[in-house]
Amino acid sequence: MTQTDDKTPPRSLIYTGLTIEECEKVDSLSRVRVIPQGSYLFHQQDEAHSLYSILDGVFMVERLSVTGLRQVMAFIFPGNFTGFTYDQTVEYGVRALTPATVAEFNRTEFMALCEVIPQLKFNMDSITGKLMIRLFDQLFAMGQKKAHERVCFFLQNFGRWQIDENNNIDLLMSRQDIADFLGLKIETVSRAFSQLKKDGVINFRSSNQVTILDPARLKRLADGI
Amino acid sequence: MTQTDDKTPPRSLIYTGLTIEECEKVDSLSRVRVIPQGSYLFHQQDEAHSLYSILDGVFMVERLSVTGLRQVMAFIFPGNFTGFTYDQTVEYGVRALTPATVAEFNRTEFMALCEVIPQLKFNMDSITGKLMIRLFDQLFAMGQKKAHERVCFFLQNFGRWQIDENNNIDLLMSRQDIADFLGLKIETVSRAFSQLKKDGVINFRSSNQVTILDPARLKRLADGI
DNA sequence: CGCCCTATTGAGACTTGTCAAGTCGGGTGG
DNA sequence: CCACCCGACTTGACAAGTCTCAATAGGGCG
Repeated sequence: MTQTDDKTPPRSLIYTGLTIEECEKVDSLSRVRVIPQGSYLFHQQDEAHSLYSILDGVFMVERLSVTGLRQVMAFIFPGNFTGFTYDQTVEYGVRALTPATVAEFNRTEFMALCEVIPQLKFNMDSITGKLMIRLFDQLFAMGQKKAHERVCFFLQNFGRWQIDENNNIDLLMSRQDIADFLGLKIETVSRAFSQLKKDGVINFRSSNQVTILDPARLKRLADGI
Repeated sequence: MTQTDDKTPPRSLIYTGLTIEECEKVDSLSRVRVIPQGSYLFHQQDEAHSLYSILDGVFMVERLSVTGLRQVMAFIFPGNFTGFTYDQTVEYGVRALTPATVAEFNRTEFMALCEVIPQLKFNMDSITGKLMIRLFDQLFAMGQKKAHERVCFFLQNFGRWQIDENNNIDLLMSRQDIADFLGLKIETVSRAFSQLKKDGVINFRSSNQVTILDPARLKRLADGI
């Protein structure tokens, strides 16, 4: 069972270990917002006034350079939290890959509540920590792995959230998004997919629906073995 | 003026904004340790029982895979802090590039003190945040930049701490370390250095001492412009 | 059905990696 | 003090991987 299999949105990770009263305190600070598919929750360089808990939908974290290049930093899912920053402005943009809903918190208010409820602070740290490990893994993949291994790494990671009982994955993003996530060109991603299909590791039901035929082999490839 | 220019080791970032009494409380928890050049402060997979404030010396953060590949995640300097983790074991190793001294804290005690001194917690978050931004930049570099641009990116970043008034940088690490940091092969790094020298951007006083001849050009290259 | 957008495929260029030889410099021992 | 040795770095030639550019295929929608 993955989180996205549940009909009800998963309870955000920030609520872990909180009492009912504490959860209500947190809730009372939040305002639910609906985000249309394809639009931004916030842009890179926006004022950092809010934090967001993802209730439903999938988002993509991206970073742009002055030269117009884009690096996709992560894909994030319901239950996760975003908007962290250590500056006046956020260093990345977050965009909805699906229609989505989020709970929006005023940054200052939320921080203040963290002082009152240490467990809430702890949960935030834990989320940050997981994000960090993710970044480590991605950095490793980009530095050390070949194109087809990176593509497997992507499928492995994205699949962890998106996969159903038949090993089908809905790719919610474009090939360009995947390429920018992996530091590859769109054609290279496409070729890697084709090769993996030819090798019987995956199959396509449609251009955006992959079936993992050989999960063990996929994992080995993702790990560079 | 960079931190490493000072004769006295820079006061650790964790002390920012603390009262004298609070600083003393923090100090009372710490135990100074001397780390010989080349040895590890801790290894990947070690039990995460300590946190470290770097008093003197330069360290390298590395992550190994089961296949024996290595990704260098960062180079860290006096005033910085390491040992963060969100698990029972640390996900990375930290190795001294120079003879070094650190202040070691018991993780549990330090965390407890963070509860008592909110500013201390805030400082920790701020350090984590800066680390995160660094990781973002590095991820971007590895995903989007060419070999010679990455080498410039490295010089730009490492130089920020290491450079003296004559634009000389002491490379404290081997070419292999640089290569593993940038996701390149040692020969590629070497060729990039040679080309940058031929182009008059840098010069070598010795194999480990670079002079930045054209900082503006170096920056442009590092930014991929 | 035709259009448009995205994805795939192919051919060739370019970048980076691989392997091997050569150079440099520091340290050791004669 | 010099010769040698060793490791680290550099350079060269070639192979492999990835990118670029261009053409083709496929799916969704009017």
